[in-house]
Amino acid sequence: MTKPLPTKERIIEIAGDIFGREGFKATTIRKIAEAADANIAAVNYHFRDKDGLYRAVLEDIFSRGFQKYPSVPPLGKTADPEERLYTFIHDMFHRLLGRDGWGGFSGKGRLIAREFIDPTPAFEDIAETFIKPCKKILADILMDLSQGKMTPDKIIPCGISIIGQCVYCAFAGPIIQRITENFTPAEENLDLLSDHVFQFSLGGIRRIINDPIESDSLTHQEKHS
Amino acid sequence: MTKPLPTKERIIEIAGDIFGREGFKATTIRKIAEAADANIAAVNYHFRDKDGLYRAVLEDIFSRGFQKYPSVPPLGKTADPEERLYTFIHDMFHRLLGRDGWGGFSGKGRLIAREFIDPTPAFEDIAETFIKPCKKILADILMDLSQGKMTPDKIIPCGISIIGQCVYCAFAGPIIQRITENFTPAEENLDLLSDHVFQFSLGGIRRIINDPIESDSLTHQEKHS
DNA sequence: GACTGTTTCAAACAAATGTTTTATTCATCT
DNA sequence: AGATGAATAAAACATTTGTTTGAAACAGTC
Repeated sequence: MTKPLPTKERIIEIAGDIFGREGFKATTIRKIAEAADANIAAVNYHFRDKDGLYRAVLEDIFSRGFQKYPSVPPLGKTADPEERLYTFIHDMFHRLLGRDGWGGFSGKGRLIAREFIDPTPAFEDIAETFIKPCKKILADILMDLSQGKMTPDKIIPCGISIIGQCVYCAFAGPIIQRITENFTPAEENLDLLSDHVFQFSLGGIRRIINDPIESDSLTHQEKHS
Repeated sequence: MTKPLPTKERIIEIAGDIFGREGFKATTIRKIAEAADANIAAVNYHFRDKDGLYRAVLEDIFSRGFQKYPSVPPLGKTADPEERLYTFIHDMFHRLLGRDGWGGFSGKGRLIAREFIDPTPAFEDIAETFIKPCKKILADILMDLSQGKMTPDKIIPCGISIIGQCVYCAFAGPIIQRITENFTPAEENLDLLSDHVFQFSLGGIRRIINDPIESDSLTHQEKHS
C-alpha cells in the first residue's frame, strides 16, 4: 500500500470518515492512527489534541464541500429566481449526498448531521463562515421569487421548509431506507430528488405567497384554535 | 428531595434526558446513577447492562410519545383528508418538540435524532412498531388527498418532503436558532409551525399532482439534463 | 560531516468507565 | 421471631483511551 499523501493530510482524510461513521466520542485516536498508517503520537503532534484534529477535519470538509457546490448558479443574482432556486437545491443535494460531496450518511455527511444536533465549539466558526452566507443566498432567492408578495416573516419558515427537505434526506438515510422500498436517497437519485424538492417547494411557496387563508376554503387557523 | 418514583423508573426517566443531551457513548452509568440518586450497580441490576438500559429508555419514550400524539385524528379515516394531514403534522410537531412530548433538542428529542442518523440495534423494533405504521398513515392520507391523481412513486417523495420539514425543525434546533433571529422552533411556535408546514405542503402536493411539467413554463428536467 | 529543526516511533501514565463481587438492608410471608 | 428473596450499597477489577515523554530517524543547511 502506498502513501500518496503526507501524514498530516492522510490523518485528516481518514479521520473525517471515522468521525463521521462513529461520532466524536466513539472515535479513538488509535483507530485513526491505525487506519491512516501513522503513529498515535502523530495526531497530537500535528493537531495538538483530539479536539484540534476534529476542528481541522470540520474546516476541511466544509471548505471543500462549498467550493465544489456553492449553491450559486454561474450567473449569480442576474439569473432567473427559479433557476437560482433549482441550483440551490441541486447543489445542496450534491454537496450533502454526492460521492464527490460529503457522501451522505455513509461518510462525512454524518459528521455534519451530528453537528446540527450537537454543535461543538468548533462549529461556531463554520456557522459564520459557511452556513450564514448560505442562508442569505436562499433568503435572497425567496425575496426575488416572491416579488415583494411575501412578508419577511414568511421567508424564514419557507427557507426552513426547503432546507428541511434536503437535510432530512441526507441525515435520515438509514431510516428512510429501512422504511421505504425502492427508494434510496443516494447518488443515482440525486437529480430526481432535486427535481422533486424543487417542484414541491415551488408549489409550497406559491401557496404561501397567495395567502392561503383567502385562497382556499380550508382555514386551519380557525378550525383549530 | 423526595423520590416519588421507584428506582427503576427514576433511572429510566433521568437516563432519557442524559442520553438525549450527551449521546449514548458520552453518557456514563455513574452520571445517571448520581442524577437519579441511585447506586451504580442499580443500573446493572435492573437492566443487565448499559445497552439494556438504553433499550428500555427508547421503548419508554416512543410508547409514551405515540400514545399522547398518535398522528391520527379522532374521526380516523372517515375525516376529511386535509383535516387528517393537518392532524398528522400537528401531532408530529407536538410529539417531537412539545413539552409534554419529547421536548425537542433540549431533551429526549435529541436521542431520537441520533437514532435517525445512527440507528442502534435497539431501534429496529421501534421502526417496526412505531415508525412504519406512522408512515402508512401518511401514505394513506396522501392517497386520499390526491384522489388517484398521484402515481404511487410520488407518494414517497411527498411523504419525505412533509416529514422532512417537521423533523428538520426538531433536529436542527440549535443551528436554526443560531442562524435566524426571532425564530425558535419551540413550544410557543408549534401551532404556527404546524400551520406553515401544512400550507406549504398542500401547495407542494397540489403542484406535484398537477404534473408541473405541463402546468408551468419551467421544466428543469429539460433545462438540466 | 556536523548541526538544527522537523517528523516519527514505542513505551508509559493517569484518568475514566462498564461491569462484577460481596455484604447489607428491606419487605413479605410463615 | 425467623426465613427467604429482592433491592441497595461500597469497593474492586479489567479495559480503554487521551496524552505525554524521550529517543530515534530524517531533511535541509552551513
